[in-house]
Amino acid sequence: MEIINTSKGILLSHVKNFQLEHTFLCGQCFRWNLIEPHRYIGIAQGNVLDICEQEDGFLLRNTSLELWEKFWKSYFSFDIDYNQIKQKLRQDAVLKQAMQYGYGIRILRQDFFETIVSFLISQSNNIPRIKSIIETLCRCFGKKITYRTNTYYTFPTLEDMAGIAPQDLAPLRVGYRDRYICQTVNLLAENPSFLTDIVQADTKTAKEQLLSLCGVGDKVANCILLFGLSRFEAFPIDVWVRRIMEHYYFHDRKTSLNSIAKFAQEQYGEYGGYAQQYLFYYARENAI
DNA sequence: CACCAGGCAAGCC
DNA sequence: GGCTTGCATGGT
Repeated sequence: MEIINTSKGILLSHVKNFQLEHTFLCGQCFRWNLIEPHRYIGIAQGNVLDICEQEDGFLLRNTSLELWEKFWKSYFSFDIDYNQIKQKLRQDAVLKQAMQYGYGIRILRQDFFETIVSFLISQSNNIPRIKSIIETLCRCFGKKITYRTNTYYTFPTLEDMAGIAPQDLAPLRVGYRDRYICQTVNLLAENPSFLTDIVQADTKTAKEQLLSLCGVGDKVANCILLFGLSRFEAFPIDVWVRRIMEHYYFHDRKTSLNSIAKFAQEQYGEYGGYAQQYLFYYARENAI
């Protein structure tokens, strides 16, 4: 990959294993929006980024080389060798097919707190509605940022949300999830070391701690580990992943989540999270 | 009208 | 331990 500072913005050229649709539409993130073909605007860690995929590479507007090095490079996981990951996963015929479809997926390193709240909202919900609820959450509790005369909102921090009650979330229309969000936010606000301890902990301990949060079960805990803590071995099993796994590996027979999880651990090991994302995107886009 | 969506907690046995 | 049920909301 090469980086050039141009008058229009930063240009990343000769980039492999990256495609905006694959990365932004694979269900891991909720704050990237299509503004024109192959061009997205997203908000992360208080920054608005305007990113466009064109013939000569990826054009990044509203950022700087400094901010790229300091934040976006890691956010987009450009320290990870996807060739090696794919080479390993290609040994599995199903993954080979799924990766041909979603070859440009990269797992983003998202904010820990944002991931917790986002995936509390995600449960038993659909992606367009999750995005809409999170947008309202940011309007209600986040901070304003302006880019090109448009107003954007940051995802609220723990401090922004501390002390909220279920009725404060009424505009979001999150239903029964309101108490999950309030209880979790207030517990985190009252226990400042809870999050920092998890960041330091090994994955097994981190998962146990996450499961102690109200509204966090096995699936949401694995999403938080994968997307918010960069524990790339985590394998969240939702209805789509369950369906595609049962279809390709279990002869279309109804299979328990434990059996699927055990199989995934043995089949993909430390690459479970990547496998899961390729499978999820493939299953959803092809309605398997 | 029923059924589904990146599931979970609580209540059974 | 594992299995079932109720749950808010909005879309098809």
